[in-house]
Amino acid sequence: MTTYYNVNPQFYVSVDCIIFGFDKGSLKLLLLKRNFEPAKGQWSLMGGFVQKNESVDEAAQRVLKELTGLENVYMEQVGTYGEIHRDPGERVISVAYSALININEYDKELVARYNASWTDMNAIPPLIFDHHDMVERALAWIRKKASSEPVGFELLPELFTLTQLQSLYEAIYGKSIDKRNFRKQIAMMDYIEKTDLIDKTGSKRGAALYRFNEKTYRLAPKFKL
Amino acid sequence: MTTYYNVNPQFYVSVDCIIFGFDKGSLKLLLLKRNFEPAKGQWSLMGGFVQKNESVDEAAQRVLKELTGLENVYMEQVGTYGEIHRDPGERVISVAYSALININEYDKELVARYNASWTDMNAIPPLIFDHHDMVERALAWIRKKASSEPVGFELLPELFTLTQLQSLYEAIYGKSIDKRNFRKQIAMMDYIEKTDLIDKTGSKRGAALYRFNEKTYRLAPKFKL
DNA sequence: TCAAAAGTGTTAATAGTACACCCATGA
DNA sequence: TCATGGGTGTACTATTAACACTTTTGA
Repeated sequence: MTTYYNVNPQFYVSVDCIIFGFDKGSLKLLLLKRNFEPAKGQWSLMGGFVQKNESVDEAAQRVLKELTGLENVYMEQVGTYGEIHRDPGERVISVAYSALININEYDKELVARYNASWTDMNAIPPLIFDHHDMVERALAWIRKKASSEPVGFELLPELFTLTQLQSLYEAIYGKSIDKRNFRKQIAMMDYIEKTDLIDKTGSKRGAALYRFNEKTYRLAPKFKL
Repeated sequence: MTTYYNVNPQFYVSVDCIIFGFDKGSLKLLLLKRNFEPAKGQWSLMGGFVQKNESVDEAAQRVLKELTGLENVYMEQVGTYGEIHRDPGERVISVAYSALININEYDKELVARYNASWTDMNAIPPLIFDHHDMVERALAWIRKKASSEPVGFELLPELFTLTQLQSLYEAIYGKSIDKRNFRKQIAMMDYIEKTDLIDKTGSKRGAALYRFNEKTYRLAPKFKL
């Protein structure tokens, strides 16, 4: 029987993850040097096919977990890629997601198994298909997003120094920021709380550790950096 | 034979269009009172299924043309909706697109055939499925977009008065704007060119008509309203 | 004792906001 | 002549940007 639906074609739908991390003053992406077919030996984003028992967003979370072991990660759609021949093997429509993770907290065994590694944002190798477009879009996305919403904290440990936070923003925007002006801004955000803990790893003197208080933020969600 | 691809399921993929227009001081959406199944008699966005011979973006342009007769319309993805049961009939993954059109230039016969009509943005009726979420997202999108890029002109005739332009921005932001401050901003944008034509339809005195010069804009693409 | 990162205020420039009256015209 | 929308400038406020030295401490 012909229905409203079945006169139409169906497609494979995949998700691809642009996984951001931050380490030693630079933004990094977790990329796969594919040790599996197709396109074995080439660089790509982590991806996977949407299955029948999951929503597209859930597929993205699952695929991210397959690679990193992490759950409940901050992820957001950055675009859907639907060119007919974007995947030369078969027609696949792919939804790209940005993910922000703390670079110190992921499953290194899984990552090794997939042959994945962290690549500096400023030295991305050639990627398969349209993955480079996805990365470009994700970069534009994170620059906009980080300026207007407090998502940067997803990339840092729960406790962080102001120097780390500033360094993160410098990496995202690709330019240096005045330390005093930056700290003045932060001081006005009462949801960025100073703890009485000191980080001694970054300097001899030690730097105060701060934390982002999400509950306080939600009471008056204003953010601008 | 089992391949990398065919162990995975396939899905219907659709596009849905949030079609913006501007008339008499308010933002409007072109919505369908469906005169076809499924969900006949209910309100929905204009949509359609992606076909094999077109990209997803092309499908959106085609579907928009089916309803309005317009081609090369400014459209942008606002999100992909992939919940399992979002369409109670069958599983359909839908990509939502915002479209900005000049409300004076569309094919009224086609629109009548689909039983579509312009609805004030502030009086959206209940919509099928997750179409209301799509509309919400499109509204958030247009507010952000219009503030940082000169997309508003897509909603106006090629020649427009400053009062019309201001009225458009007031509708988008849902608040009134000071006339002198607004015109001061516009005066600084040299790609908004005053013509020597006068519009006499809006007032007895007549108002100068302006046009947006895209080439000039591209030389120094700065915009903020 | 010195190298290295932490921490701290003031001033100038810029951008944004508030506000009220005259103008030209057709009815 | 008057009602209607078109057009214009200035003063105040808020935000942003520029800028340099002192502190602490482990090596």
